[in-house]
Amino acid sequence: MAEKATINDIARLTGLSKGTVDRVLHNRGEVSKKSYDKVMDVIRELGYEPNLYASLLARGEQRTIVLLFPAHEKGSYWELASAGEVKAQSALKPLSIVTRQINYNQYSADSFREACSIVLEMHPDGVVIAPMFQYETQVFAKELTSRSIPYALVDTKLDMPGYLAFYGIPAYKSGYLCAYMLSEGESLKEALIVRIMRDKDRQSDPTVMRRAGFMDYMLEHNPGCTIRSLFIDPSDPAATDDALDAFFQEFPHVRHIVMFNSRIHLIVPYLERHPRVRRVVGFDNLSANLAALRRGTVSALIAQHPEEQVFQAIQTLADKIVFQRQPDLTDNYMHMDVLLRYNTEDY
Amino acid sequence: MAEKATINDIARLTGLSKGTVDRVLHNRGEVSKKSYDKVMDVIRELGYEPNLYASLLARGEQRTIVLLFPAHEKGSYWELASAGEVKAQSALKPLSIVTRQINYNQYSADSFREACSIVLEMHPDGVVIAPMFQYETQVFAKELTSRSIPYALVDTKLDMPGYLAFYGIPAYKSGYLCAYMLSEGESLKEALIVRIMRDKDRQSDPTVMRRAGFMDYMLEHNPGCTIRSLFIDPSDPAATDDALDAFFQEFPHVRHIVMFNSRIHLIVPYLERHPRVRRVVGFDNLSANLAALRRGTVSALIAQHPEEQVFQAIQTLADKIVFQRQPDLTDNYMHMDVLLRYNTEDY
DNA sequence: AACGCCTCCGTGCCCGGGCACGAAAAATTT
DNA sequence: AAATTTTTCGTGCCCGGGCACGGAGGCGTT
Repeated sequence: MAEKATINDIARLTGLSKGTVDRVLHNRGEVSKKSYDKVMDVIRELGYEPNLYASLLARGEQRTIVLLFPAHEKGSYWELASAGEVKAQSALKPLSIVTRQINYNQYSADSFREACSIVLEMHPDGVVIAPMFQYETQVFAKELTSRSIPYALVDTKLDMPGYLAFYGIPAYKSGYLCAYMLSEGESLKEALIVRIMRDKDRQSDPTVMRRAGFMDYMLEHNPGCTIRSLFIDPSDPAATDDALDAFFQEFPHVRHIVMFNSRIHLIVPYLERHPRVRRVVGFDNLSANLAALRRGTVSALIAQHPEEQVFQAIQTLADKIVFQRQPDLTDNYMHMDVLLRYNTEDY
Repeated sequence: MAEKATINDIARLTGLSKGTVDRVLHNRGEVSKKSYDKVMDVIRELGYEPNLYASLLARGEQRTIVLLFPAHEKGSYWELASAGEVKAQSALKPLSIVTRQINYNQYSADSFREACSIVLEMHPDGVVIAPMFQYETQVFAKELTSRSIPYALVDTKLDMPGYLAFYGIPAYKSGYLCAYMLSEGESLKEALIVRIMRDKDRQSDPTVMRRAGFMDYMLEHNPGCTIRSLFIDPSDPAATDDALDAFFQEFPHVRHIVMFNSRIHLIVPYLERHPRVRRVVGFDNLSANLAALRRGTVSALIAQHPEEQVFQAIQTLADKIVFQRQPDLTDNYMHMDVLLRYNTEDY
């Protein structure tokens, strides 16, 4: 009973033909206002939903969603994120949707611009952007909008009107939480923030917001704490070691370290050779980070499930592309997980 | 290019008609051996795969997945789990799959058996079981298998051959983690486990495994710690208060409390009236638990995302039912999240 | 009045496969 | 050899929607 309504039912009930109903359904124009309204009324009344199979069968073509990500090596944050693409691929195969990834150099706006034009040439049906450059991304987004290609943002939410959805964690709060984990149960006198040299150049960076959240927590709960910074070069382990050595020579009493990017693992070798700190808190479940967590060198990690973010973003786009479904929320702040020594294994 | 072969291509190449090809494809008989072989040869040669959309469209029926869950009230653990059903429902609507939930009394094997027969009468295409009774579930599972109805398990993994997939967290490890969070950074002399009276009767219970993991951690890291138990009645808040009162009269130095079920919130009112403990650790993100966490009464919660478990289980079944797709993994241990005061908001 | 041009709409075929029905071919029976 | 049964097969319509094409009707122009 209660058979699902079809396009023919609507045609019959409105006294129009299915061609017209179809035009209404796809906003393809060439329909008078009167007919349009009549069709819409009946659609609402019947709660009509198109039959996915019939639709897919009739259309038959393949849709493409392109991911615009920073280039990444093995074991990096963006590789984690790419796991979400794989997961989405298998879920979307039955919908004849394929995904492709285009990469850019996260330290070069030029390379980003170049990647953007490659994406456009592919005539994608949807784009997932992990943005790094505010201005360039805005330009690109405008271009996508003008071609009415929907796009979603992951990781960093730039000021950008017109995106279909954003998936990421609340950066400020994650910094706040980070400070709580670093200091909970003790009263800190000193703490160290380790930063990546090149990151200073970037125009946009969630680590900035994290730092702000961190600072605010400390101000509220450990106002007497002195917070120092140290810059390291990710491509030069020896120099990193030296820098840390020099730092601890000067400030031997520091026992608490944080990093707001995903690369806490860079300082792990040093810490394991010179065990002196009490708590080390970092971000993201890179395998190198997890290993350090299991060994106890790192006390806690805040994980943001990049693969989930990407998966969801792709799903949302697919929903939009295939079913013209608008997502309920545009800004989806996902949960931050706290990883401790004994809950890392199932990652 | 490399268009996918259709049933018509095969018909053409074999010189037979698509009716015959169809009979071969479905082993529906009424085909001579010669024709059968010819068709099979061409199928293999072309690597023919039927178009699922066309097939589903032509067949057109609705599939049903039934969830067999304990009955639950507002704000309970199984209500959280049911959120996964809602999520799955909207995702599966386009695949013409509906879900229905059948509930049983989690303290009565009889009611479980009854619920099982109701499920069977519904002629489901797949079943998700949240099992409580080892033996009865095995009987039911055997029945499902004999009718070749696939089923998935969530929450508790019983010893049960033939299930399509299991989704849950590793219970033993979660207890281990729980102990770590309760004691990390201090050396405990005493701790209290609060338990639910009726739970003693149940034949199977992840809380048993959790307790084991907890005990082992304590044995390894706090061997001198005395661990006491207290049973409370969930339906009688006044008695709970009294029990706690009596307990602390007798053991005034206990400062650490755990509960291995989802109902840590039951002791929160008492704790807030008599603030005396240092750390309180519980399970699951029930809203009452989260509220207590935010107020600081509860120190940490281990959350297992029941809604995700259920969602995934349903998805896996749907994949099997619609696309005959076998899942990669049968045992899916999901991540346990640690919830602290400052990462609860996005739940 | 004849013509052209829009706007709006209906018709009909297609997508790939499922399946009922009936006909042709082969095998048996008389 | 004719009649009957059984086996094997082809035809044609259906599922629900997408979409190209062309036609009807309204409007304005010459």
